[in-house]
Amino acid sequence: MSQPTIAWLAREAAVNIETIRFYQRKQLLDEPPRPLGGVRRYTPDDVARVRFIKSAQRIGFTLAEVAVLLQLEDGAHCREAQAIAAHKLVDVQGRIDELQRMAAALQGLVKACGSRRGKIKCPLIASLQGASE
Amino acid sequence: MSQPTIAWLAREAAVNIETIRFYQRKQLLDEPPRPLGGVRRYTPDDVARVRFIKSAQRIGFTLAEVAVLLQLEDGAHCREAQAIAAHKLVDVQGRIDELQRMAAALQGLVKACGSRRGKIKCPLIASLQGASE
DNA sequence: ATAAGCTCCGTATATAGGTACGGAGTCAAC
DNA sequence: GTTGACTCCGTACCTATATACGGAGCTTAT
Repeated sequence: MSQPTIAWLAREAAVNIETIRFYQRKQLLDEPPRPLGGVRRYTPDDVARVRFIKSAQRIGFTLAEVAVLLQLEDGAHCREAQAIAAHKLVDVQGRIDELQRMAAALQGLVKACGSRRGKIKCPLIASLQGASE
Repeated sequence: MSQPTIAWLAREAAVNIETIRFYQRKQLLDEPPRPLGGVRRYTPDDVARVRFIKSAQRIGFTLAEVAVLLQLEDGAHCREAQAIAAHKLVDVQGRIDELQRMAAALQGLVKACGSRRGKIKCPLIASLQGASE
């Protein structure tokens, strides 16, 4: 594992070192204790956590939303956890719906392009219509 | 339709007026011609377009990516259109996968919470693991 | 034809999410 | 035990995505 320092964590999670420190300031990531005038050491769990943050961002969650998700990961009281999870579930399912409609539209375009030439339009906008009403 | 001015468009699409002007500067939205010292008029298509931009952002696309999607909507030559669409399709399917795994994890949590008390953890991080490798 | 309330447009400011920098302290290999 | 690379930390800076402001020009109801 070649010295699990901050540089190692950044490399493993494929982010900038400064990003790690930024997430620590934002409380998305713990700062491991600093052994008496020494240097902080990280674990594979930290790697997974940073990767999770990045993945969650890619699918449209803000860092504030990621913080909520991480609360669930870290363990919360059942009452609140269930409420948060149920709420997020609706949200996530809404996103899946929109993406699926977009995928269908893109598929239609790819197919149509195979049997046509010249210019072509893709009804992408229509694919998401009504989604947020 | 009560005077389709910029304020109307903003209201219909549920964004700030300045956001409309911002999208115009970014070329995501056309500026309708200004009839000789008059005021620009918009259409329901503009409303749909702005709503689409907002939806696409919510599911994780940046404005630069949205610009590419809008190119497809606006019509492009088949060769490029197909390439872009095929590429975006892979991307979109990846996002759907991640969201589906997250949904499954959240569902698990909601269920577990129904039959337990005290603190509980949700393996959310694990749900997305391996997604980006 | 005038006042109230728009639009237009250039510029300034705000917020989220990073990224860079620099000096002081730490580690490890020689 | 010194040197070169790295950590720590505070602060400054950067890009993307808006949002606000203000003066000049339209529009509309009176």
